[in-house]
Amino acid sequence: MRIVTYNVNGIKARLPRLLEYLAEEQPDIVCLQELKSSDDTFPEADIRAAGYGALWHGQKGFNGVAVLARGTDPVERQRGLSGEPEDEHSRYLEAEVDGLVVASIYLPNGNPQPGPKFDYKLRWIDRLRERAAALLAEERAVVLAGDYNVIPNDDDTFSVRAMHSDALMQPESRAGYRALLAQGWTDSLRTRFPKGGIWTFWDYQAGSWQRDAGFRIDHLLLSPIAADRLVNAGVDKAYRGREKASDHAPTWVRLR
DNA sequence: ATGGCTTAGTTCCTAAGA
Repeated sequence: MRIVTYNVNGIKARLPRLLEYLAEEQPDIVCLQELKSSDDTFPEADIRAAGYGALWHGQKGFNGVAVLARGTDPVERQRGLSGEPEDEHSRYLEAEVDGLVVASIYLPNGNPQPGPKFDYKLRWIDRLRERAAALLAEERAVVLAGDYNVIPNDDDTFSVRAMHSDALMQPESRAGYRALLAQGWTDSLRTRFPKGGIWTFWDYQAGSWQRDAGFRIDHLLLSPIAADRLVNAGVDKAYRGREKASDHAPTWVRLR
């Protein structure tokens, strides 16, 4: 089965691309981020017509995550992370599909840093790590899929120099991500491409796509039981080059 | 040192993204 994470950068603007992707690739599970849509404007009918059941956690204007499942309805397990009751950002949605636990994650960007947005990002990573530990304790097949807004290593970006002051690759951001992995999660793209040089995002600005100036921030983390089933992982890069594309490309893992 | 693009909402500008 193939599980995809795809930051669509606006589900309304991206609906034609998304439906195209579902029809052409027929992924089994798709975790979406940056819906930029409130709950009542999520295009449920179009997605159902494409053959997918859906759960979504929307928010007007920005954020918003969803889980799609081909031929079945994902069963909700949790929306949002505990630990900060006043936090109203829609950034976490966890579901069960065919015995697999999947979470769609949209980790805060954190720019500019230093500042309150960066502090929020670091606190959010800590809260995610708490939830991730509880999931590992269940000893099940789990996939944490999403836009982590963390460039894990220097070889995960086209330019360390261009990005050095960005929240995406600050030592604190990387330490939070590393601590998550250290719980026992497998970074599936890193396993498949240990030398780096694989991008999942290309900025709209400064001809980044044309120059292949990207970085890797969309990740699929596997619990040990899921990692035992890992067959392959990759990026559907061609979708970044289509008309009216998202600035992220669909990123996927195939499990037995 | 800055802006570049794109999307959405409070639209003919501003905020947010990364």
